[in-house]
Amino acid sequence: MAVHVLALLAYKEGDRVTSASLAGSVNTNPVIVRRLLLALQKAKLVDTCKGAGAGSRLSRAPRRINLAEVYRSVEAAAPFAAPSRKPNAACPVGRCIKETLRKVFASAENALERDLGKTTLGDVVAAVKASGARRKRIYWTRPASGN
Amino acid sequence: MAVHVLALLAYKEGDRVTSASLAGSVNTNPVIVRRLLLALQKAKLVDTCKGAGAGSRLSRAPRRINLAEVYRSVEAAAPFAAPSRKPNAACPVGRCIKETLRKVFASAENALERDLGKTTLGDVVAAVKASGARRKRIYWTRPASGN
DNA sequence: GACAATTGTAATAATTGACGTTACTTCAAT
DNA sequence: ATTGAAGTAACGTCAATTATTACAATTGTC
Repeated sequence: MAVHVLALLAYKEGDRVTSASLAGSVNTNPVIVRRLLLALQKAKLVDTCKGAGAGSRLSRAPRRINLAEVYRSVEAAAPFAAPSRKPNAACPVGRCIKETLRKVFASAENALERDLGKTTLGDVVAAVKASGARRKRIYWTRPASGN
Repeated sequence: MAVHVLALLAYKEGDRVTSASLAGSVNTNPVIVRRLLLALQKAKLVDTCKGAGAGSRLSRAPRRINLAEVYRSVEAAAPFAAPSRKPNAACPVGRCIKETLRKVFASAENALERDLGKTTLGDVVAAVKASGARRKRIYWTRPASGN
């Protein structure tokens, strides 16, 4: 969902967008969006103003925001690890497997983020715009003016 | 948890182990383990027998099983994607962002699996054994029968 | 300054998915 | 036939996410 919201913000280049408007697009509740925006603010990805006529916008150009940053800003805890279940202490495997796996998972998550880092928000928006253009051309034979 | 169970099976090289025994080590319920074993059976990672004196064992040598296979066998759905929330169809971004992100996430998951694939169950068991030996050399003068 | 728009935040459901429990059936070795 | 164990269904529990409502705090506009 984070990427969706950020893509919307990138779409309206620089304009401030309200949480209610974003929520409408994502089809969810404004409060959910606001909570998400709090995380994105902490990561310095968006810039939000309070008060009348307020809203949020990206704090950097879309090309300067990659998806690894987005992932990190939103994903609080590690996706793996933490089986939550403490294993039987009398089992030799259970005792040390968690530590063993921690390293493996850390490496895997690193690989994941390295790959996500290769895509920027700009790439995502470009793909979306291209897809939208393709689709519009079919129905709207007349080249639309800028919308 | 899947890795834990498989590591246990690797630990008892080739011996069949009952779900109750595995459950004791993982500190959970036998049924949970059996459900997990069903997934591992489908992935041809374990070989389970029914009836008296039955149980499960690895169907391959630990060195021939890598964690990417384990991940795939257990992780039914993609970890990302599926925002479960269908976006507002009237929003140009919402309409095509899912397809756009699908590719990005597929690539990321691929990177993840490539990294997991570099570690085998054999590696995990070796690490566990090394750690156990370090820690327990005092108490384990003789390899005990039970666990 | 009053007003209206909008975020921040808390309190509290509702939903979902993983895990757990019980119980019963089916299977295979002895 | 008996027995130990997996397969499986039905249901309960619990934690995390998502949703909803409500209200205070903030800021631009008149």
